[in-house]
Amino acid sequence: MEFVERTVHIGKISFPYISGFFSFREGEGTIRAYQKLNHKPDLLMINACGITHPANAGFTSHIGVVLDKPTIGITKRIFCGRAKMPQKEKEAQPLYHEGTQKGWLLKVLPETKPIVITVGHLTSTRSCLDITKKCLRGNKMPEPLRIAHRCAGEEKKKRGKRGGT
DNA sequence: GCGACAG
DNA sequence: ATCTTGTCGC
Repeated sequence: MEFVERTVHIGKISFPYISGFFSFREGEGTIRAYQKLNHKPDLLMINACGITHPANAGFTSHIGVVLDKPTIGITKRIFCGRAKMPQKEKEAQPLYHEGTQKGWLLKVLPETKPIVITVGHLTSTRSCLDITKKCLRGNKMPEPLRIAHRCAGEEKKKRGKRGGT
């Protein structure tokens, strides 16, 4: 895995942040940034939940359907579902929602809270965990999200106080 | 009724 | 997300 390309979309937000309705706020900007890519990825890793959602389709699932691409959702805390708390480093516990497993809680680092891995679109619980593990590079968050988050921060700094990430 | 609530 | 003191590891 190596960095290939990054694109940025700057625009006015047209919908407030409402838990459960993330797509309305972040959808357009995400799609536009995606459209600017010269090299389309095989899979998208997104900082939002997938099927562990009240409607069984969070932002990560939504983007996957719109772009017809596999997606994996990574969040810092559980939105929907329940799981045992993994204790040991690299330990993963299944995340259940409405009776079935829809993701994982992965203890990436020994002294930080586990990350939440949620199935997005065209991926399985198994592939979500495998792929996420392969994207770890010694930090809590998988490398694609770390880079994207840092990129957003730099862009924001460059342009002054505006928008969210 | 109260608290919690992806980013 | 944003704000923010002190602490810890590389």
